[in-house]
Amino acid sequence: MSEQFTVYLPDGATKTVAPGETAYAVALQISEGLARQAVGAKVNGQVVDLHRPLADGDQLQLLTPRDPDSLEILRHSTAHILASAVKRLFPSALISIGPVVNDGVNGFYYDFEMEQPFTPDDLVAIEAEMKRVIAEKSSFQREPVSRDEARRRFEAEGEPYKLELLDAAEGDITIYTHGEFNDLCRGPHLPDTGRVKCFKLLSQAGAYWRGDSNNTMLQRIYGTAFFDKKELKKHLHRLEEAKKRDHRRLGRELGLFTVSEKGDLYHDEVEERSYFEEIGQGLVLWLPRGARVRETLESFWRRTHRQAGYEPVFSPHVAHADLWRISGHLGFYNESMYKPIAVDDEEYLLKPMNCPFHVMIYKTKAHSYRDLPVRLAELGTVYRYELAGALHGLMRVRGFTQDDAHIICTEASLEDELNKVLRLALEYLRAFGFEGFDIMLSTRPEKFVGEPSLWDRAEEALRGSIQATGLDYGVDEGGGAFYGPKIDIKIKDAIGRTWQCSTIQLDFNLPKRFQMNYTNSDGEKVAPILIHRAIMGSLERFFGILTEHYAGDFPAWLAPEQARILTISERAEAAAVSLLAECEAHDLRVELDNRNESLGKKIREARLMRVPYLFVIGDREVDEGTAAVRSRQGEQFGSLSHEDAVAWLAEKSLPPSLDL
RNA sequence: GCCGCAAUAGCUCAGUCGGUAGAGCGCGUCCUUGGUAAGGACGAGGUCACGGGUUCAAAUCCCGUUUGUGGCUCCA
Repeated sequence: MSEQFTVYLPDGATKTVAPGETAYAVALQISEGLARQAVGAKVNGQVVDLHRPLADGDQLQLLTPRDPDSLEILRHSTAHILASAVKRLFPSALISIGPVVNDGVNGFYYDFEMEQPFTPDDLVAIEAEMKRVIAEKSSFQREPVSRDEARRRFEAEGEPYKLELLDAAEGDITIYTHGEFNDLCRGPHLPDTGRVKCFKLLSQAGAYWRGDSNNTMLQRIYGTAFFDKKELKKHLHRLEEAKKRDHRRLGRELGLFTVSEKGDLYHDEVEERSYFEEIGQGLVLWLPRGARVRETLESFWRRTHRQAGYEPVFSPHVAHADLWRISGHLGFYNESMYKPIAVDDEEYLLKPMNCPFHVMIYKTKAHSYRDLPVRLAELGTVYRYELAGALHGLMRVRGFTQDDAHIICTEASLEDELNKVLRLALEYLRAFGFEGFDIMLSTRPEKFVGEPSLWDRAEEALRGSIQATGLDYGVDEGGGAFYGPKIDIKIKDAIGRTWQCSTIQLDFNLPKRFQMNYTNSDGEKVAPILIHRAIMGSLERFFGILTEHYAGDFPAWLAPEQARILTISERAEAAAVSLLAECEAHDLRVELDNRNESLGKKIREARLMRVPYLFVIGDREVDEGTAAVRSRQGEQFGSLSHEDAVAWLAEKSLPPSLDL
């Protein structure tokens, strides 16, 4: 009674296997090479081990290193190998959890409870031990067990974290074993440890058990793994590249900004304390060259927003505590606000957001449905008490400027407004060369304010506006804020990292709290809909992202210095000075290097400062009344008369125009 | 805020076993007047983050503080 199973391959082919046979057997049937290569299988859409028995009628896809799912299997298995190596070298280490991560790191980590944190030397030793585990080629054994059995085993091994995970685990319990190492794990894994060819441990850091700061601090090791040595190399190179692009480094080298520079001043013996010459954590100083970029960004922003029908406004940095009481910030945002400032007998607070001010601007007069929508825009500097450990260059600061705007509209015009906002946001971002977008729609959470029917209509309007762009999007069900649904846009930079910048949020709460209204066509006063939106998010952060995106090579329209005039000898000075004056008269950001240095040195320095264009003037050019034009990359544009050079640079420096 | 790591000249960094500091770049002066990524010489510049302790002696060892940094957390 040897009955046979039929399984279906992705190309529609069928294979016949005996009961109990595995995906591996099917791979062998197809070719030995495939069997050698296969790392796992997808059965009826679910990723499983290569050695999982098949059932009749299964849809089978063999996973080779080329499949994206394979990488996850590889990395997860490498995490297990890491854990087993750590247990060998540090028997007292307690294992906890070791998942694959795709966010930024592109690898995996494993958390351990350790008596001592790992040192860099430990990482080297662990890597060496991992190589031994790999050389052993132990097979990964999957073992379905009962909860009691699993409990008994991890109790015997003295692994409290595993017991805790067991309690939290849903569904069937499986244990994966390779060599002497057992781990509670859903799998799947590689056939054996020998399949891991190239991996690297990257870093070590503390991390709380289950991400809760009330729990024990565990020691986390990050690593990554690839099937192909070249891929690993490329990845490490990318990490290096990212380091080279680090905006903190470029910010210093290019003289763009500085964050909370500290200098020691003196120690006061009487007061018994030291005074530090510093601004304060997370506060940014824009240096002249960075400020020029910011100015350009700001005027670009103003121009596009006027064009898009926004009214620029300004609001103060502080406001009476009552305003924040009415807005509700004192209740739900208190932890992120700077402590109050005493003014007479009253309390004032530094603004963490601009919304209450824009609401107050709206409320300075009565509105009719005829004059909606009102679009108020402001580059508003806000202050938020971010945790000290979270601060990072310009990416996470405590004082930053939002490109904030609030649109107050009727429900009838909501969809139209959302379409416009989204279109503006995408056009604006594309102007900087951002092409990839991750769009996420977040819907009603469990705790919310407002009418469910309004939420539904609003979510539909948001969805409709995304669909109008033709771009893909994800939905974070229940991920909206309590006051309204939202759209977030993440941009992909030049090396593929994603950054969340733009957000479009509906607010059903503030209009109610501030009793905002307008008169509708029936003469009734009704509440408008409030849309919060930001495109760059924070100017500081956006500037940091741009710096890394361009790797410091700002396009000419943004560059702090669009061209530099280089003299070859003193004889060129007069001509250079006159060209400089002509450039400045045309509002071009141009500087003159007439130092007593060689041309080679001047070019080198101009390139290091990433000046897009160089105008070289020597005897020849003086005679001709020209300048020799080249780019920072070395492209030659020939000799242009001063007039032509200015016009040429002006054209190269034109800001992008948006199709709104 | 929590855990690890770090702090030496404006910048990047060296400094062995504890014996009061070095390099390159930058900066200043002078020479050189040059042709597309570094011309040469000389010089100035540091309470080794801050405070305390151990020691005959501390940049170095210990403790605390500050700041930075890698994570965690948070991110209306």
